[in-house]
Amino acid sequence: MVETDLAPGAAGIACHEKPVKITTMDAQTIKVACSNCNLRELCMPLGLNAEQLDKIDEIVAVRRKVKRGSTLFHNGEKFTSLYAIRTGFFKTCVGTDDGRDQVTGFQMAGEIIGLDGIVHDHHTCDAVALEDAEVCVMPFDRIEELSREVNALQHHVHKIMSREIVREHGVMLLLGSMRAEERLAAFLLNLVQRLHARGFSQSELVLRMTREEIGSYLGLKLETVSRTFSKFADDGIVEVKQRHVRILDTDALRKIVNSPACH
Amino acid sequence: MVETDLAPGAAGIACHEKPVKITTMDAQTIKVACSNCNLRELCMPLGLNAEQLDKIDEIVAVRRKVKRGSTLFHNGEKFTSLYAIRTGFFKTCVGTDDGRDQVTGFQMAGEIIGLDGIVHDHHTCDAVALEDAEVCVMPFDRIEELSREVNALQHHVHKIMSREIVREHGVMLLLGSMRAEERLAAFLLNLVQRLHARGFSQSELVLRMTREEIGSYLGLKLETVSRTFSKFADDGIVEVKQRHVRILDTDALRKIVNSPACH
DNA sequence: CGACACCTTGAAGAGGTTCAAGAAATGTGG
DNA sequence: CCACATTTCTTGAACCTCTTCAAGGTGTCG
Repeated sequence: MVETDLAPGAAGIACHEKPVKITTMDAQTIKVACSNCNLRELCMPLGLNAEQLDKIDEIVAVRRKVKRGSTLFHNGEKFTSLYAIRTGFFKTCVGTDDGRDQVTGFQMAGEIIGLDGIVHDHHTCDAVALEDAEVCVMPFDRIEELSREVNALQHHVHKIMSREIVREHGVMLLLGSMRAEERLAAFLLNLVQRLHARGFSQSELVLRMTREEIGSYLGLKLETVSRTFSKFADDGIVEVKQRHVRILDTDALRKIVNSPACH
Repeated sequence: MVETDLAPGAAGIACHEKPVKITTMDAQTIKVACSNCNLRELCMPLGLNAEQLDKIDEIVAVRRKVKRGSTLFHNGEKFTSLYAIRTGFFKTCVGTDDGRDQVTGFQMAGEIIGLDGIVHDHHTCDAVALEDAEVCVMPFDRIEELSREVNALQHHVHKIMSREIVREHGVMLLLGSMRAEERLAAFLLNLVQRLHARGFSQSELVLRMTREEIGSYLGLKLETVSRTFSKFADDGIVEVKQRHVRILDTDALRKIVNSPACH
């Protein structure tokens, strides 16, 4: 609902396997090679020949580890690269002058972050790791260079950006017209759906973010998020134990999202 | 605040002058040529040489007129082209199964619509003309083809998409964390700012949309929009006569947007 | 000029927020 | 490994903003 399905070969661009340790480099950044990454199907265009794959291999400059709680990039920082998430979980958020901030998305393995930086050559949001993470660093000038040669890559980049635009349309719909229960139901359905596409359970998940972060994303206060979780639990729709959530009745969640605003 | 400044040469791609009438074609679609369009500075990459300009000239297949109230494209329709608005005013909106819909943006001359269609090769929203309009039709495969040859065009396309992503971040912030007065103030400031960049007044504007459409965009009911306009008028911040709005105190509007949630 | 769409305003009501307190989990340092 | 500090989560009660429902006014177009 909120975010589109993860079509195969759709989420990212390139993710690299076979790490090659280079002792003289910063321990945070490790040079890598890529073409047999286990996330490849998640994040590369399909149907490439060997030569094209080799070229795309060259996109990823390095991998970088990001500790839980620290930022991959932050508002105002010079834009140089897009990042493909290999492992871990991120949030992105924008802030106002007066201290408010708004979580604009949660990103997981195989997804791409950093697109916001292209327009002004500087990032306009923060990307914060919600758990220890590792990303593939893809210098954007390399991406542009290569996508002039490999048509499939060019189109893939366009699709990634378009997908993000469509995802945000969904969030606007959620924020603009749904009530608390609908928002949380849509949020949960979206999360399990994306996790399921990565081989995790359809019904069980561990939230990587706090109630406050969920609230920020959904335009609600953390107390409302907590209360809504409790209501879902009372209704037998989910089991909630802190950040562990088990969905008992997926259809009930779907009905909540699609209910024609009954009141 | 909500939408970024209109950097010169940033909004669109190509807009064509010198219409060439072709009598055998649909009256709605007119073949055109382009390079001296008066909107060029708004919507083309800068610093191109003559040869490159000629190439970009070839992007625009036709112009198309869209009558007030009719759609340029609609949800589910096959995606083929991006559209540069030459004249007129559009809204884009997404809908749910259960009949709700959400205005995701208002677009004016020099801006590009249709980016949502790239991911799934079909549009996922409606684009409706709020007044008689004319757009330049730019087949997307031509854009991809040419942007492989003209680096500036390639980067320009990326910037347009990134700009849209950043704009939507702003809307999410608005919907997720602002109260009614803040939302309307931000909306008005954004509109005049964009109109001003097109040579219109900084303080006077004619709303092309209804209260209900404003409300949908801002996540408010039309009554709330109306009441908030009245409150601004009472406070001497604006003069409102139906769709004619005169801003008397821009700073007051700015303060409302940036007020640290005082209550 | 009448029909229709759009806008304004009032009053009552609901959903979500705010404030507050306490419980549960997590992390830290001894 | 345990005790303590800190963060996170839950729940209650009062309050407030925005919505809902309703009526009447204004503008526009055939």
